[in-house]
Amino acid sequence: MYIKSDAKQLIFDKKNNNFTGLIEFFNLKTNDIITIKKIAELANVSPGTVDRIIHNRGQVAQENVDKVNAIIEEYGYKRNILASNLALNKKFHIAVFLPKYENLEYWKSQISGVEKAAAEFVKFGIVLDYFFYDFNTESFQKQINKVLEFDCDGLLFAPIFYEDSVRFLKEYEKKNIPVVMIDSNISEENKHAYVGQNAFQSGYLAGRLISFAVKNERKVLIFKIAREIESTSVYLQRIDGFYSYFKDNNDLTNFTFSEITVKDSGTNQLNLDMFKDIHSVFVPNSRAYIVARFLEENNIKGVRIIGFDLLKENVEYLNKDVIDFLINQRPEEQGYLGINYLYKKLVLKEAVENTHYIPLEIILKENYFPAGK
Amino acid sequence: MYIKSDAKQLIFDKKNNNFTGLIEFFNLKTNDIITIKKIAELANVSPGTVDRIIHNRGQVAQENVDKVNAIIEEYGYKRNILASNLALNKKFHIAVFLPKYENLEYWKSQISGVEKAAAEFVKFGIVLDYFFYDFNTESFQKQINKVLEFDCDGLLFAPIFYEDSVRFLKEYEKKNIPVVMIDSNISEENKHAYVGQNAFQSGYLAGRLISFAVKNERKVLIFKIAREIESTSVYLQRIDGFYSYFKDNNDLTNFTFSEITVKDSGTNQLNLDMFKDIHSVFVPNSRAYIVARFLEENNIKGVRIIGFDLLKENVEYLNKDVIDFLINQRPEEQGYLGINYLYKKLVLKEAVENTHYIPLEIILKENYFPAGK
DNA sequence: GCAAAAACCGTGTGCGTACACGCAAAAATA
DNA sequence: TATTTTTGCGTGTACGCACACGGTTTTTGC
Repeated sequence: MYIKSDAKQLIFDKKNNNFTGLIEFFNLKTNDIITIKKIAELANVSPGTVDRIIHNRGQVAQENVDKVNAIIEEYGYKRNILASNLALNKKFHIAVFLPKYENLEYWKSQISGVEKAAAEFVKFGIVLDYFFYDFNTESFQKQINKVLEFDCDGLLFAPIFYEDSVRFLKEYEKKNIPVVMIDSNISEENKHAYVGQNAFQSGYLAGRLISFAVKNERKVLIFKIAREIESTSVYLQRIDGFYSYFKDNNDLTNFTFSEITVKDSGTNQLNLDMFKDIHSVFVPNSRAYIVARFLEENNIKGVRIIGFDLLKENVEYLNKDVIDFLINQRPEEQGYLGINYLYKKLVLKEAVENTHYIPLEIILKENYFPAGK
Repeated sequence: MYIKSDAKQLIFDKKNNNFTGLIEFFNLKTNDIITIKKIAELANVSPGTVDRIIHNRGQVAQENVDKVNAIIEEYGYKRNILASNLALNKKFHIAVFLPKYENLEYWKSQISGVEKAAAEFVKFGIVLDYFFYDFNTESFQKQINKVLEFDCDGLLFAPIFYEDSVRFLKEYEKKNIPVVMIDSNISEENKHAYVGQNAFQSGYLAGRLISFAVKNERKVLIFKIAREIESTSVYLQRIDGFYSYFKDNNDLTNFTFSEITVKDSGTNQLNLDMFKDIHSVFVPNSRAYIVARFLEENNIKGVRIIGFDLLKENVEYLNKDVIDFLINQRPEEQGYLGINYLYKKLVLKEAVENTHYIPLEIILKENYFPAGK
């Protein structure tokens, strides 16, 4: 692409949908946009016929089909989204299948991103239908059936419970409706869309940050604070990635690792022995604040903590210098982009990249800015 | 906001443009969307009158104005963007006033974000008109006049040269056309829109990262590699923020600071004396790779380097562990969001937040992913 | 009190697409 | 050949909005 200055315009290539060259701007003033009506003229058929061809609605002679398609190809016809949707006058229903978010800050953010997108796209006919499930498999399974029954044009889905989700997805595929997953990805060979982080890599990064932060103090604790069932693969992939970092850097023997698992119910499950000689703690989910709180309450200092997600409590300890790093998953962006994907797919009928990895954002006290950033 | 599960919908509050509650989904099927025609009926006037009132085109009795406005308020009328733009059939011209980007990776990314947005919004009538300037004030001033003469609906602008930019902006304000600045912000009291980082804070963060990375090795070099004229305030703000970090943490005396300024023309301006006893180097612009290259060529190891921007050369040394941290400004996102702002303003006629700070993204080898991330 | 000017307002058409409807010609059946 | 069925295709209208045009009413000046 070559560039000259002054009031010029990059040429927009209608066929390939991008910019290729540069022309004087007034050349574009001439409205050379090709419409159905013009195609009809060129092909000596009526607009109705062109319409039928475009929508594969049949009832048109092959001769005309070929003629019109040739013209469409040649002139690079793109249907006018505005007029199209105006005429369609149709609502696109998206089923949103997520954990019930009361008291779950992370999922609250996801929803708020979803709603932001919804508010932005109502004008294009996007309508959301929510299906929430509690954090247990019974609730999840119950909702699965409702989602399967529900008639819609797209699905946004957080596959928290692995096995059930895989089964559900297999069943849902029969519908042949676009599906986006957020938070964690269980799609085989990229069959469905995904918006979220690369969990393995986020653990890997955590490993790097730990090894960076501690110099000659090399006792690392991996602290797993889980709910009843935390079968999410995210969790395991992060730990996997974490170890992999040290393996790749031939540091597995220079560091000492230990793992502890407790149930998520306050700090009363923790005790001082757990942290004896420990120099740094890796919490592979969003509950780093529990460790932080315990260490603070017991006045233990100098332990590096690294965790995930900008929950209020996590941020509190980040600001107090108790937690050193948080890796942000940008839940709001995930929710937004999930809906945005379906909008592009359904309304704009555009081709969209299937996988969108959210950057691994490292947050320290110094680059944490609430809300507006 | 309360939530129940199953096929429900969050209620969309048309007046305030967000979600407030939850209703059964089929309730929404009833098309209760208020249109100009319906308003006309309710007010006992013709659609034309309503139209005139909405567009403040005058020629309508005050009585009717009030009546119609009341109805608009009551029913929360929102004009249909699709129909509106379809009928308008207008092109929105945006002047894009940026440095010539040949051989400037950072600005190339900015443009590519701009073009991505342009490709996305052509269908809504967005058209870009480029004005490029070379990296000297003469070229800039020459282009200023062309931009001032040029008739358009919005301006995207990178104010590289501070004084000239301030003057230009003052002049441009007379046009009363929305302006977005990217990269650096010279807008007084938030008068114009801005997309970019908080430069001060990015320097502050760099300070933290340095103090984090070096333990008892506390000689810090601030390495300024500048072009002929590098009067950008960004540059100075970063250095300011950098020192501020140490000041705020009472570390100004624990660390030793030195500053060196060289012209940007390869490593031949550097010499070994510059790095004597130095433990870490802060490069407050995108040319950290010059320091990295010099240190590598001279086989000097163990010096921490922190810089800005994911230029190919920077990334190369990041991957070689010569550069430790890069703070990413996400130029592509800046360009995209700049145009996106004007799209929302011009096409959607929405109220948009004036300042959008790009997050201070810390990039290590382990969380650098080219392109798709 | 009348003409001219000004203020007010409704109608109609177009934007580009989608689709129902129905007519005509061709093909199939009697 | 007459009749039905199928296939092909054109017409017309709607989607919601913008705006030109021209008509009607009110105001102003003399």
